Amino acid sequence: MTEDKQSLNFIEEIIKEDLETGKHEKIVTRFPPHPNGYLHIGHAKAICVSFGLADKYKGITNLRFDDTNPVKESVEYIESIRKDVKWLGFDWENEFFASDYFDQLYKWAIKLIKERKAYVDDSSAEQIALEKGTPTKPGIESKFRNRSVEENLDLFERMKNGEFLDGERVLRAKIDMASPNMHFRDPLMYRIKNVTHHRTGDKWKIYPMYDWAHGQSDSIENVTHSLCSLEFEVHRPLYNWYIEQLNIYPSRQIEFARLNLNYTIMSKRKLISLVEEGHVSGWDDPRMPTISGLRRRGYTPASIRMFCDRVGLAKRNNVIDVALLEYCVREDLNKSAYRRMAVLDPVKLVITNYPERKTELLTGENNPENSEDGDREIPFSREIYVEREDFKEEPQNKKYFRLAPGKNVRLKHAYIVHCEGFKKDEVTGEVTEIHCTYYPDSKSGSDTSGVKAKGTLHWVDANSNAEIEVRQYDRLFKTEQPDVGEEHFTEHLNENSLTVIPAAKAEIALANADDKQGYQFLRLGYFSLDKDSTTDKKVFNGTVGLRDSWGKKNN
RNA sequence: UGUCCGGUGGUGUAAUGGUAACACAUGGGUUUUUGGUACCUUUGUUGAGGGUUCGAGUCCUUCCCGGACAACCA
Repeated sequence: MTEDKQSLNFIEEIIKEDLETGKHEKIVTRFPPHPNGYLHIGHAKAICVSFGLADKYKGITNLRFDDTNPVKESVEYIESIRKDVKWLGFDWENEFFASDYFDQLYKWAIKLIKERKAYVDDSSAEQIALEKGTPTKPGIESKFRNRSVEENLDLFERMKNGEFLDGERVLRAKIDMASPNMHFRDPLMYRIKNVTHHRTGDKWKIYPMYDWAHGQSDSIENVTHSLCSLEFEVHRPLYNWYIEQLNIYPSRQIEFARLNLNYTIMSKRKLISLVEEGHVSGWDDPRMPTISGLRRRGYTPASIRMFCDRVGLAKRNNVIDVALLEYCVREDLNKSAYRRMAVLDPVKLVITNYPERKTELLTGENNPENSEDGDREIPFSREIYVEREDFKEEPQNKKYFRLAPGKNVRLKHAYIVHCEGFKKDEVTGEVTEIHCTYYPDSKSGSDTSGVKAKGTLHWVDANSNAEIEVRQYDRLFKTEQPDVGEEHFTEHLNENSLTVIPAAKAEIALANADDKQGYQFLRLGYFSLDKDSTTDKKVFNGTVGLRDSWGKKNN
């Protein structure tokens, strides 16, 4: 009974049909990053789409670096891209570079020149822009448009050989200056850049433009479905035009809506400026929407893949609620994170009827969702720390279950305590110590006391613990769409996006925390070990808080 | 006053001429030694008009709204 036909998205429909009709035996997709920045969550969607579809339909995916503009590219970016794609859990069939095809592209350009479909233009960038017209006004033809084939060939070769300065000449396709599609108004194919390329060195002084390189690269690789974002929709006729003129393998470009997330930005240019202007500590700042930032924040590959799967695939512009991303990481981490206790804002609690010099080792499971993860030991003694927030002198709310004079609470994995009183600093009004008695027969797992406690608190032993630094993050921007509107996007930055807690108390087991393991600090949220940790002091990044159905209603 | 692409709850995505559904978010509840998890549950949706049809979110048409396109970027 596999009657449940799961609905396919529009690209899956196309692929399915192409496979069924025999148009393709096997699909080939590609992920073509421009190595001029770090990958972000928007790229993650593109990666999941191209790699994911190839996986689903038993095809292959190439990783192709679109390195046609050496001015903006760097090896650092190439390496980060490889790392991020792998980390997300994908593997490419081939690794290519657009620069692998520079020779072929050059030959094809000569072919077009000979067929009078391309020409060298000596006009300045300004002149060309001027003659291009506007979307509503046709352009006019360049005075260099009708040079002889011989002159074009000669000039083009000399362009290649470096006889001219940057910007002095370009090669253009000869199409239609009056076309309603701006990209048909004699698009540039090559421009001169006297710079060293990270892979081809000084071999080339001319570099192909995106439109002239991309479709041909797809075609050379026999890419069947070239999936890209909506903004390239207007490029598709040109993509097809080049392929038709060259009479080469007809790759098909299909566009889908890119991912947008609220409370953040996705523009590479703007992300670069956040890094360069020091608004964040780097590309991998845990507040960044970059893959490396999310990784450092404690997001798992599975959670990001789940997210990309759930946002869907369509052609309409969208803004995804970041709450969905947070949901996905909680969903994943809940199953795998080790539970630990840490107190971020400690206040001392003294159990007055507990023996002074005694320490017990209690047992707590690493993960209640998976008993195979085993247990860890937790020291417990007369003095412990609890969260300042978990004590109230005079609770107002009838449903308050935590510590207050006269109330019982369960200490997780330990005993039920009864609050007898507290000390406070008369000057500041700050509670300095909470006094409790415990019920000796209420020990976790063997409770025979019959005492009831509605609330359960996390705590840390005062004698034996690890001091840790905790970095808590909030959204980087205060507004849902920081790059929409009049103001500069940096004006929407949330100045409270980072809170450092230099000396939190953690249970001793966290002294041996592992950066490959996610942690849940009980009742607080998920945390992961940061690379800034030293052997003396561990640093933890707050990945995401626990869902909190109490805090929201009660401020 | 151009061309192209879109418009379904708050946010996304489905419904492929036949009862508008799913997830997140939101509100309520059950269970609980995490106010977590799990489970149950509430609210709320086809941009507007006209047409075709027994029947329209879906097809046709007019309009409205949103986005993309005028880098020697990709």
